[in-house]
Amino acid sequence: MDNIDNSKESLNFIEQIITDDLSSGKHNGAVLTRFPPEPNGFLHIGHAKAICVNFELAKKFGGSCNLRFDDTNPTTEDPKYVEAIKADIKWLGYDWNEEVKFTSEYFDQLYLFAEDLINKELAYVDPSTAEEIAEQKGKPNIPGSGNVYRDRSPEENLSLFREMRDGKHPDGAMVLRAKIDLTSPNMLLRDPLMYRIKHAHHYRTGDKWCIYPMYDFAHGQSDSIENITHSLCSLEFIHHRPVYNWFIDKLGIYPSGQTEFSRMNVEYMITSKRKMLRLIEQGVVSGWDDPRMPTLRALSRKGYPAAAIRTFCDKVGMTKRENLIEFDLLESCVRDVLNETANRALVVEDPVKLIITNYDGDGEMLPANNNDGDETAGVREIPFGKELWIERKDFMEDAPKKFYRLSPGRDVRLKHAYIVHCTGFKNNEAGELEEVYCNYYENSKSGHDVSGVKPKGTLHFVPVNGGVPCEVRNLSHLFTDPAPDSHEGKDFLDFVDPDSMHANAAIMEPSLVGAEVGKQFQFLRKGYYCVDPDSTPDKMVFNKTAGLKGAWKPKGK
RNA sequence: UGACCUAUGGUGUAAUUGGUAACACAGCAGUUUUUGGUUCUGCCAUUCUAGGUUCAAGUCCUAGUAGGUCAACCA
Repeated sequence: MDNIDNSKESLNFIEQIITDDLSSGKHNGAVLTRFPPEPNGFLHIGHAKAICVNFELAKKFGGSCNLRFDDTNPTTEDPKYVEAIKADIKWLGYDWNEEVKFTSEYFDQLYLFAEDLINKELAYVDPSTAEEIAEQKGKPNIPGSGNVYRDRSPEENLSLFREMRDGKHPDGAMVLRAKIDLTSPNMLLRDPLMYRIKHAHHYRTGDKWCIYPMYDFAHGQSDSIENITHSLCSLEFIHHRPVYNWFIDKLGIYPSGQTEFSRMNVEYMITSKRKMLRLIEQGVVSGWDDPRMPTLRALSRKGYPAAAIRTFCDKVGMTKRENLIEFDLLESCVRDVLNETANRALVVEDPVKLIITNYDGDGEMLPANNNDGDETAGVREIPFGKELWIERKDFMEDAPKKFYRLSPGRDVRLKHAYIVHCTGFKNNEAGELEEVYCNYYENSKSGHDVSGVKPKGTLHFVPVNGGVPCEVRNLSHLFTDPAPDSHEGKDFLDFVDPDSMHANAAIMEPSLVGAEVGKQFQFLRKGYYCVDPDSTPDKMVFNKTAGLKGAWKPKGK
């Protein structure tokens, strides 16, 4: 009916590559991507980008995505991470093609590949020490120098390599190297290591091997073995691509192709494994799932919906440029989801007592929409009473005209309840506000308001009779600087904000009792909150997920 | 004394492949609203610099400049 052409949706550079490959018939129309984590840590927001990219691209082009654990270093890897990573990927909303893959499943094949290259005189055993090898490689601007072991015969190399495999040599005694080009301007092409000796127990292959392939000799071939069509990785692997291609070419195996894109950096977040570990070790955070951490489990605990992280990764886009994404974009995605899905609730955090002098209906129950913007969210009942808790900052003795809250002589609506007129207040000896007094308009009940009074503001409240104590954890950025690890000569820990988590006692409406862990709510006028696993039957604990946008602030604050 | 990658508003991405800078977030102003939320509207860049080709350049050429990356028996 309309002729608007929406088909010109622009493709990012990788989609363009895939589209081109598809039309040239490069992989017979197949699209198979993969997400290849090393099981040595928990997934974080940066991984989320890689996961979304690989799974979404596969989905978009009718292909699928493998999950492969890149487990070639038995001394740093652990099966507990395999399970954690699988769980986090599922939480994010993705499911992998067929069963989970492991690079360690290909150790036999990889070994055969190595012998093949030895036989082709393209690999040799080198007994040089790590230092000697580093020296041979030269410097980026100085070509590497000759190596006497390069010219060993295939027979000799084969027998030495087998001795390595058979455990005849200690760790570090020798390595297998690819014979490529010691003078290449690309350091990685200066005869890269293929295998090293590691007498270590592997969590999957046990003690079968005492030699393990290096990343460069495992990754490309693993892609190839799985018939991965598009191997996507971050920019720092760009110099590895020639190595990747060299092995595939010399081995004559399935031509998987690598494309690099820039990793996503987010303000106030640090994703280096070592640095995250330091935060934990120094006790800055309580663990990998501390809601201030950038790990997926932490973000989930903080209340971030998986869908929000997905749209975030999508909105961030896809290029080869360095980037630092504003934290606001992430929060905006979170609010977008939560605004629609989170039920509203009334919680008062810094209470002061409001007494409705002319009200006598204590115990009255009032219907309250769970989400004014969504009728299907249903209705709950909230208690009302003569004495209520309201937020301390919702009253001001000498208020500016723009203050749409309580002040002597002003009217305000109590959400879901009545309009009240402020008649006075009382301070304690210290001069602090202790009680606020009001009269209510009997005919102003929500839904039946015939009072004709039109107050500017609406307040939330919890009745003294019926309110339930709880804990609210207000979280802010872990760092005082958006890029704490970008300052020369300064440690990122120097930017830790010691005050990034505030646990406050609060009072909540009774309907929140027993809310399930992980459930998100919007505390009206306050923000989005999520039930923390630390909650007990006696005391609910909530993490602040995100505040609402642009709250009015009195001058000077 | 090298090689590679990148350069568009505050941020992140677009621009039908040479046709007159678009979207989102943030910000500001206004609208709607029984959440100072939501909604909706408006405003906010001549594309790193300097030359050049062209009727026309963010897109092409040349020379610069800036940022990033590359040597671990890590991935």
